[in-house]
Amino acid sequence: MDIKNIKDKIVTSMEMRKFTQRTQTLRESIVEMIRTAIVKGTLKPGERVSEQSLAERFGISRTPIREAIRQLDSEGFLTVIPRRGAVVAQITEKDVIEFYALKGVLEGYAARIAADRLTGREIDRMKELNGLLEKYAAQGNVKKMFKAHNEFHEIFVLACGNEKLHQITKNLVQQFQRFRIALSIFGGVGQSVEQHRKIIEAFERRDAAESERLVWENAQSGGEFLIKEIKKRRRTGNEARVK
Amino acid sequence: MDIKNIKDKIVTSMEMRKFTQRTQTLRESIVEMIRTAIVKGTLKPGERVSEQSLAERFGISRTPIREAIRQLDSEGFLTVIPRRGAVVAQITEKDVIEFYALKGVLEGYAARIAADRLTGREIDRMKELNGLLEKYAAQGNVKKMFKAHNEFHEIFVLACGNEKLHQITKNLVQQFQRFRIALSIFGGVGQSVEQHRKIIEAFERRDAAESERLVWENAQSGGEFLIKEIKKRRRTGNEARVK
DNA sequence: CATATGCATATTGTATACAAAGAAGTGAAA
DNA sequence: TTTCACTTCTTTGTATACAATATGCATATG
Repeated sequence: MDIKNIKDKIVTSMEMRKFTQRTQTLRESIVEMIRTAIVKGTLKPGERVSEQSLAERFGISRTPIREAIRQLDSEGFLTVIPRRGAVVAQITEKDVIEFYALKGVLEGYAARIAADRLTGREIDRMKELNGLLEKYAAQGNVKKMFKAHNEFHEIFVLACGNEKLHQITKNLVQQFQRFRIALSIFGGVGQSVEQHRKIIEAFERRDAAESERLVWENAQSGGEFLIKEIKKRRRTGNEARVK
Repeated sequence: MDIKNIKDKIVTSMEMRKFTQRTQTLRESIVEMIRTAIVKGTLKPGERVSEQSLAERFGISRTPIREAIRQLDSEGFLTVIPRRGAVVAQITEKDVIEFYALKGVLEGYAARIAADRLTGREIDRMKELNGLLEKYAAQGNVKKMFKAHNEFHEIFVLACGNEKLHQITKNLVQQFQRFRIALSIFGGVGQSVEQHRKIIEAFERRDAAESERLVWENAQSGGEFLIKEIKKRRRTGNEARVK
């Protein structure tokens, strides 16, 4: 079977300790580890996640594993079918379209509200992050690139003050991170950096309506790019598959 | 202690069977039961939900109870503090404001998209539901009133075709249902019915922008009404408390 | 009187054992 | 060879037992 396969994919015991130190319960540690593995792409869509193999891997009982799996099901990272186990959630083309629509709507609203609230310091940070985004893209550092990208967006989402909105967008972005990573999109970065620049300018003018429009546009083009990329890879038979 | 108290608040074994029939696992049954109890207000915000008392009440072990509690934590109905147990989630005034802002944004977008998609049948159903809403409000039938209200909104949310959006709004509405019920708001219904009528008219004209604006407005006034009501009751010392 | 400390108790966290449902393999009959 | 029933094995669902932690109270101490 593929149990041994899965075993090697999650994390080492060193990493285990690293997680466990920060968190309170085993369940929380396991949640973080599996989620990280999914986001990083170590665990691939459709792949089975069996309780026993994880329990053996981490040297703990199935109980906290089960709870972690249920939580990740709620968060949309795993799909649990009763009495048949869990698999890493598949993402369809429709999911991608819906995701970017939601991202556009929610971040657009956030931008509109944030336009009057953003401090000079925050805007400066956005400029800095946009520069880093460009730099890391040029260097081909995917991880840092996405980190800069996400922090850029998070700044005005946080500034709008709606914590629930922040939480929802954060979860959405996390779920799609693995696809953006899997597809390693560099092509769209140039366009994105330019769009970000315009967004920053709109924020500096305190132009709420234009900020919203630009953020919406940014999400749309991101979605279109990803869809195009998926179709291209599907034709060429690349593994980064979408159901 | 108050264990006996909690015991009597959830559900009878008859109801237990009713749930169990439809679902697959005990966990799913328990989730539905606790969620229903919270939405109905049988379990009140801040109230403790101990594993053992529920296990005894249902005559099952703690294991499926624990999993249910974790799931309801993810959904926002319970707040779990590690090693200290779960309580029914408190909702603050800030939560109410954030909720209605999100509802306005998401449903507004849904309305904009749905304006071109709604069928005559669906619009007719909305008219019917708006009539029922008025009728049930006059009769003082809270349960049916909210059901009609929610189904009205769900129609265009579904019609927009974004399932993820539907799922998010559904969860949000469910979480706030208990407050709307607890406050038993009838005062706002007249205004709501009138707003719904205008929304329907905009849909009939296929006026996407106006549909969005009206739905947004509807959410806003709903939020304002609820906030006003909360403040009023707080002054009068009513139990329907918000943290 | 206020605060701290230690013990008893209750509750949650985890491990293990068993039950039950699905999946997979085997073999006989058409 | 295909198919269907049966058996076996794997995996999940649930129960129970034990460990670890938090809470409350009583008592001691300043």
